[in-house]
This record gives sequence, structure tokens and C-alpha cells, in this order.
Amino acid sequence: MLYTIKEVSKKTGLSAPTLRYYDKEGLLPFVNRSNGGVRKFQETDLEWLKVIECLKASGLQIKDIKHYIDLCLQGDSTIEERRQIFYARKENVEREIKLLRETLDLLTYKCWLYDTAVELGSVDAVHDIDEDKIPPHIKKIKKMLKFDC
Amino acid sequence: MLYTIKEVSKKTGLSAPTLRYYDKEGLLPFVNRSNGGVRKFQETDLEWLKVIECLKASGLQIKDIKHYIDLCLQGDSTIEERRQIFYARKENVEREIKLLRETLDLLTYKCWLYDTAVELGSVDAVHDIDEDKIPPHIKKIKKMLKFDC
DNA sequence: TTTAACATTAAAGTGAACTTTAAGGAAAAA
DNA sequence: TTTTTCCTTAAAGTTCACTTTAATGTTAAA
Repeated sequence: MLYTIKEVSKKTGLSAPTLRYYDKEGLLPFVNRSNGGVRKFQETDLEWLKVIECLKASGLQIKDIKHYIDLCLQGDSTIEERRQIFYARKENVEREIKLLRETLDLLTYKCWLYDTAVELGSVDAVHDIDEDKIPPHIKKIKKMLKFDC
Repeated sequence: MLYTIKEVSKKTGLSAPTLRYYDKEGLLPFVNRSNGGVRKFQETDLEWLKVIECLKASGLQIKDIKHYIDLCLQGDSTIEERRQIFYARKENVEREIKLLRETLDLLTYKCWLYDTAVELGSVDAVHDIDEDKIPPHIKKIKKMLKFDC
């Protein structure tokens, strides 16, 4: 089964110009063409695209994804470097998740604050609230925040 | 205690030009100046900056953070809109964390694959490996991936 | 009071990841 | 065979979030 760029666009959620841009940047050297020069994507190309999207989601730039693709083309002599790339990406994503969880804590607190502000009719009134009327999970977050907000 | 822009830069990790850029974009309308026009940051300004950083980390653009700051300046009449902003940000961060966890799964699989490829001396050899020599947590991820990689 | 280390602004420049445009070629249906 | 719908490219444009530059003013210590 071969796919046109439009079909791949639908399957991946990447626009056709984005796919062409990736190709131009050297991310898709494995995609074949018809005699007329039209790109014909294979099933394995879709798998490559998923790995590319994974590396992008991990915070890797296009030019560094290209470097990884180049290593793949060079074969088994580059295994060690590719291994290190994935370990570095893994660490980066773990760091990002940690950061987002801290962000989520402040947002959860703010959601409670504004829920309560809507109830009481003012933001100031929430800061005057009785300690024991604050839900435990909010209290816990408030302690971690180390600043009044 | 009042802080210069350089001190705030050190405390927040944001560069001095970035802080000036934020000010220019209307994110810091509360920061006072000396008679000579030099910014003098207060403790509360640092708290504002933490909320701004939280909104930025949640994926909000500068112009939309400005809109939130504007709402704050307008007072209690905008409580409901601000509440909705934080709920939307919370949902967005939860979605992002989910996505990053999926990314992490593929990266964890790739780390195992390249660990094994280093051991065996080739990537192809990893694909020929005995099913029962694949660790359970990797098997689990492999099943979820729905594609060979 | 001079000097050094800050601060200020406006405006231009940067880099990343696309998107858009324009002009045209390929492929499939009528 | 013609028409329509796709595809192609190169090149320019866009958006975002800064960063850099240049020219100048403020502030605190010596």
C-alpha cells in the first residue's frame, strides 16, 4: 500500500507543506518517488514519521533529528551515538514532565482560588478565608508554593 | 527590599532584556520606577513573575498573558474570565503531560533497543531476539506502540 | 567629582518551524 | 482527450519570543 502526501498528512496530522519541509531538511531520505517525481509513502515511512514526531516531542530540533536520521543511514557503526541520543531525550522529557507537574500544582491552586473568589464575590475575600476551610490538597500545594498568590 | 533588574534576572533566571521585553509587552504594569526611571522590583513583583512563568509554561502566549494581567487590573468584575483561563490552562498542561508520557514510552523502548543493539553489535539482531528475552515492561510498551521500530 | 557599573530606550536582528505563493507538472476520472 | 485534482519546486513571508546594538542616562562608590 502506497500513500500520497495528502493521505500521509491526514494520517499523521502534519500538513503536506510540513512533510515537504521535513523532506527538504533531510528528515525523509527513505521516501520513494514515482517516475513523475511524486512522493509515494510506504508503511515503514509512517513508522519513521512516528519516531521523528517522538524526537520532536522530546524537544529535539529539526537539524538534530536530521543528524539522527543521518546516523541511521550510516548503519551499525553509529549505534552507540544513537543510544546516547535516546538516553538524553529520555532525561529531557522526564525533566519536562517534572516541570509541568509543578506548573499543574500552581494552576490547581489558582483554579481553587478563583472557584472560591466566584463564590465569595472577590479575590481579597479568599485571602481572608479561615485556614480550616481550605481543602487539604490545596493547603498542601500552598505550602509548596512558598509565595502568596 | 527593592531589587534592580539584574537582581531579578538572577532570582528568576530570565535575562534582563527579557524582563524589559515583558514590561514593554505590558506584562509588568505594577513594577515601580525610581525618579530617574530605573525599575525597582518589589517582593510582590517576583510573585507576579512566578504566575507569569506558570502561564508561559502552560503554553500561553505573551499576548494572552497580557490579557490575563489586564483582567487582573480591572478587578473583581473579571473573576469569572480569569477562572476560565486557569481551568483551560490546567486542561492543556494535563494534555501535554499525557503526550509526554507517551513520548517517554517510545523513548524507553528505544533506549532498551539500543542497549541491546550495543550488546549484540547490530540493530537487526535485536529484532531477531527471542520473545522471552525481552523484559516485561518493554514488551508492554512494544504492544502499545502498534508499530515496529 | 569623577569614574565605573549599572540602568534606560528604540530599533534592528535572530532562529526556529513552519506557511504561503506562484508557476507549473503528473495522474486519474469523465 | 480533456478536465480536474492532485502533485512538484523555489522563494518569499509569517509568527513567536526573544537578543543584540547603539546611543544615552542614573546611581553608587572612590
